[in-house]
Amino acid sequence: MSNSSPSLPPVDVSLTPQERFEEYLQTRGLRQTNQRKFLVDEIFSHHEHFDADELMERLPRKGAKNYVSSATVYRTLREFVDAGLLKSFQLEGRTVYEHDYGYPQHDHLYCTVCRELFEFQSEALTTLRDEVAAEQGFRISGHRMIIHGVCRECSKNRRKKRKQDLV
Amino acid sequence: MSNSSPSLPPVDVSLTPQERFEEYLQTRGLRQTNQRKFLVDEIFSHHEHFDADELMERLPRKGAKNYVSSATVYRTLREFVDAGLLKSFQLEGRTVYEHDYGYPQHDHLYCTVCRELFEFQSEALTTLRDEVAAEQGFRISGHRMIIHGVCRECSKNRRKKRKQDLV
DNA sequence: CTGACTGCAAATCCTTTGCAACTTG
DNA sequence: CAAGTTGCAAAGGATTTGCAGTCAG
Repeated sequence: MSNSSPSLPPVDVSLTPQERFEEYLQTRGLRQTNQRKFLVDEIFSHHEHFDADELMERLPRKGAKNYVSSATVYRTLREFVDAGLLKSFQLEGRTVYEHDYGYPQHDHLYCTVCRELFEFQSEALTTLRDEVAAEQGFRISGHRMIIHGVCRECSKNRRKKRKQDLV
Repeated sequence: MSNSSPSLPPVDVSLTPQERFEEYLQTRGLRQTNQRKFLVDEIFSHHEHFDADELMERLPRKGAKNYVSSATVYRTLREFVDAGLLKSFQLEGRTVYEHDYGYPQHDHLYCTVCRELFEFQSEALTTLRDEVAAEQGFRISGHRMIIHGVCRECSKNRRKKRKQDLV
């Protein structure tokens, strides 16, 4: 269900996410705290896409060591996006986050049955995007492409279910 | 600011949106009400992209003739999407709606300065999408592509502002 | 008539914010 | 120490829902 290893090959970066974030904090006169350190570690030890809620579910509960309040989780996720560590986008009302730092540009396929996000890379898509933008005099800052549908696995399962229903 | 005429040529359809929705209601044993009639008319008399709030702002106020409560507006927008009259997608946290029935498939450029949505059509994008999906064994139901950036107009204005700032 | 629909208000969901206490540099 | 941070609880915004009265078929 979850794919904790990256689908795409990593991009070479000179700093670890931790170091990179530290740099970001220092250049802005912000502080390195236990909560922030813990969250960088936690987030970069998994690779799945996640939303704030899913993240908090795997964090220590209130009272336990390393507990981080939800306000801080939300605040910190925004900092990670500012710092270029994470990217975020909206999907079905929730904000989904994914690794950006050290991870290549890509787009998504979204299975509306199992609700899993799959990644793909397409240089042709980027080229096409640039052409369209040029035509319209647009200065591009980025794009978001999501293909909706049903993944291979879910197509199989559905077929199975149908057969069973007939018995 | 608003473009009340379509950017793209309409697609031929045999029924008006009103008729099409009536058909939808009948096949499901649902009812034709004044609120629903009024909303179809209102929505298909303009062409801009809109969210629930923007729509309600141009509807009659409470107490006036043809007032529709916000609960009904939300309920009806969902029906329009079900009925294939409208499409919806998420942009910066809000749900944006646009005409679907009688309007060709297209994608968007979003200007992050003036927050306007521009449309474009690209057959190459659809082809590319189908190829990617085929590779991954995906059964496509649709896609959403948005290019973010700054539109021609806003680029101009910004340049002007910069010059003024220097005076 | 009967079930669908509407408006109202309350409830939800997700996220942000004000504030007092607590850290970090 | 001063300023940035945190947790808490309360506030927000957008959307949904329960319910009793209303209306269409």
